[in-house]
Amino acid sequence: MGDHGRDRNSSSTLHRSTADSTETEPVRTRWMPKPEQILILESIFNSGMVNPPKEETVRIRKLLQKFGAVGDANVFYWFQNRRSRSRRRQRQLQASLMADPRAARGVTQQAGGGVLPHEPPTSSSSSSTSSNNSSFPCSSSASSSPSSYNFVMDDGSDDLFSMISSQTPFMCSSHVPRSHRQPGTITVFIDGVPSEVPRGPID
Amino acid sequence: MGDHGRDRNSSSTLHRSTADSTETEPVRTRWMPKPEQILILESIFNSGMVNPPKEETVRIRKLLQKFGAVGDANVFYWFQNRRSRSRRRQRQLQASLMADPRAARGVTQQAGGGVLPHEPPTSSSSSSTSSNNSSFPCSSSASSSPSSYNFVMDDGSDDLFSMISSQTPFMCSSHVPRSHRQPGTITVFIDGVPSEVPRGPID
DNA sequence: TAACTATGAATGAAGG
DNA sequence: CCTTCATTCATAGTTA
Repeated sequence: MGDHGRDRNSSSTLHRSTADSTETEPVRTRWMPKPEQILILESIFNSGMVNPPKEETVRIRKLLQKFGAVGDANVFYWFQNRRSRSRRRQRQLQASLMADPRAARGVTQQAGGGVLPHEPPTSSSSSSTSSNNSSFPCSSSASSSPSSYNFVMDDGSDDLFSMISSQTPFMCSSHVPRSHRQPGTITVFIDGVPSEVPRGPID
Repeated sequence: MGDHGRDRNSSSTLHRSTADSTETEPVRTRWMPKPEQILILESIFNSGMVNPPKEETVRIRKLLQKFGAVGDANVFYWFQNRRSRSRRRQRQLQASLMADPRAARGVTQQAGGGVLPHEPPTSSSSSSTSSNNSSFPCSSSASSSPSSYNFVMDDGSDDLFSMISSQTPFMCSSHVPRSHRQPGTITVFIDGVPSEVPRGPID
């Protein structure tokens, strides 16, 4: 990739360990989704759209872009990782419980993965055998159940967040960065829609 | 799919941590190509052979095998993924440029359109619709340059890492010095012995 | 300071 | 060829 973390005025959390002036390399800063972006992504994911098609990915990206630089690939990777990790956690948890119900904690995982703490309510609706096609009823001619994701936004439309609020009561605070789990979170309203954000810049 | 014999490669980089007591399972370790192998593969790919036929795949595999266990399927998959990714990157790159024409100054620009990894000069390959591939730009200068990379190793030897040590930052991008480029033949020097991978009469 | 965790990004392997 | 899953690498951020 090499360009998402475009540090223009994002400011949020862009502190290079060595803020040297000697820019010998591009220093690929990876995309750091902002709380609002994470909220949106989580909402979409928890809405059931765990594997958005390309079209939706672009739309989601455009939506997220209003809160910070982000690319299609970032969105794509986010969903990919989300799905993967959710499944893995589920599997690990099951394996742990099955292996030894007494010591269902502290699975001696080999290096690289680490132990998975807890499992967020992914609502594993795997069902089916094992080759679930995921991706829920892809839009298309859904004439009667717009309860899915119907965020209306255009290229320049500013009323985002029209989705999130019009559907789920905000999933279960899945896992937002620890920093944001503090009780001092502030809820800001964007276009009339509440969105939880951290206590602002750490001052 | 079953066109290529997917033989299960033995084990290349088996890193069994603590698995002695409970023999869990074979633990499918995926092939982890070594830098040298990647260099060879990249060289071949950049030489123009983006879709080697089975015969060549076998040859390449034998070549790579000098540096570690590898199967034909691995080579096959590698080329397939390589091609796919290259194409995707190219598409995204184009989309990005189209979406954000501002990207004419700094290399670190972009944020909207596409966001995908870097794309080495894949060049060539273009067109060919879908059946014809492996087309060489036979316009090679073909100047026998001094040894490009000399690997010091034998079938059972494990002391390698002599190549690339010259100056090439190897990997990260396709910076393979086009030296031994014979018209219609790819030559890779290993231990001073040139391994030619002629273009098989495919298509 | 180093070690660990969470997670973005990359890639091998398959499926279709 | 394209999409998707699984595993691995790399790194920002936190913790001891």
